[in-house]
Amino acid sequence: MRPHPIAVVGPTATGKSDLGVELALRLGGEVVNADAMQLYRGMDVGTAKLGDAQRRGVPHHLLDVLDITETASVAAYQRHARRIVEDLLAAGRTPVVVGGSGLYVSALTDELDFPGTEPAIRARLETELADVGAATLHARLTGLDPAAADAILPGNGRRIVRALEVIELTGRPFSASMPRPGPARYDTILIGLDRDTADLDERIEQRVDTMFAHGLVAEVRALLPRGLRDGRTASRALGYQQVLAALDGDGDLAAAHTETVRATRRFVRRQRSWFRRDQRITWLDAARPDLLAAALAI
RNA sequence: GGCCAGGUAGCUCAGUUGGUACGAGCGUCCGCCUGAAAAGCGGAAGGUCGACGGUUCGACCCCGUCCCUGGCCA
Repeated sequence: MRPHPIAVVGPTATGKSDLGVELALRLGGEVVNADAMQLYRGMDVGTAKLGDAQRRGVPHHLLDVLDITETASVAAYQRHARRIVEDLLAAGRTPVVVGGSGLYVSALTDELDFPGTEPAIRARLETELADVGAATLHARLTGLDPAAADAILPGNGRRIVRALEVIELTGRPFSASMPRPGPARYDTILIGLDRDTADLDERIEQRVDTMFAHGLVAEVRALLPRGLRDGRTASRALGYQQVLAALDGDGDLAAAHTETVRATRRFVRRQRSWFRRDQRITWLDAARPDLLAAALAI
C-alpha cells in the first residue's frame, strides 16, 4: 500500500532525530529534515546534526543545503520539502519528517500558500522601520489592512514589514493568522515528542556542555571567514549567536555557555506553545522505554 | 569575642527625608506567529520589605534586642 509520511515534532533535545532514524529503519523510509538551522552546511556541532554513523544508513534529505550566508526561507523550504516527500511517496518510501521548526513543519503539512517577496520593497520597508519605528508602520498598516493590523502587535516590526510588503506586492490583504489546522497534507501522521520539563532542562544543559566540549567554538571560528556574521539566519542560531557575541565582546565563553542554555530553554517553551494547539499531534513521552513501539502503533 | 557591610519578588539587586512596594534584570507561567522562525512580538503571576518589641495617628524605611550571611580584626 501507499505509505504516508510520519512527522516527528516537538521541542529540541527530546530525541526526535534518533526516533526518526529508528522509524525510517523500521518502515523503509527516509528522513526529511524540518529544522531551519540544520539546513546549513557547516553548522553541525551547534545544531546537533546527526553524524554519518548515527544516521545508520538512512538517507537524510534537506541537511546541508544552504550556505551560511544565505537567508533561510520557509517558502523555499516548502517547495523543496514537498517535492522530496512526493518523490518518496511515489517511490513507495515512507517520508519521516523530523524537526522542531514549527512553521516549517506547517508549511509542509498544512495548506499554507506564501505570497511572494520582493527584496527591493522589503529593503525599503526595513529602512523605514529603522527610521520611523514600528508604531508608525503599524498605524499605516491599520489604514491598509485593519484585520492584519489587529492581529499583529504594534511592536512587532518584523511582521508589520512583511504584511506591508505583501500588500504592496499583491494588492491584497495579508493573512496575519495561521489557518486552523485541517487534515494534514499527504495524510501525515504527526507524532509529538516531549519530556518532563526538569529532565529536558537537564538534557539541554548536558547538550550544551557537549557542544562546547566538541568544538562549537572552533566551528564558529571556522565559519567566520565564510561569512557567518553576514548570515541573517545562521548568525542567529542558538549557540552560534552567543559564541559570536563572546568572540567580539569580552570573550567570555562561560557566559556564552550559560546564555545558550538559557536561550535554548526559552526556545523549548516557545516550541511547545506552537505545537500545543495542534490537536492532530499525538504526544509521546520520549522517556518511555517502548518509545519506538508506541510510535509505530500510532 | 569585637568591628564593618548586608538581610526587599524564585535569583541578583534598586528604592522610599516615615504615609497604600513606582521597582528592574533574569527566571516562571500563558499567548501570538504565512518568504529571517534556534527568529520576532506580547501578556500574567510572584513580595507579612530577616524576627520580635518600641517610638509614632501611621514604619519596609527611626530606636532596641535577637537571628542569619559575607568580610575584616582578635
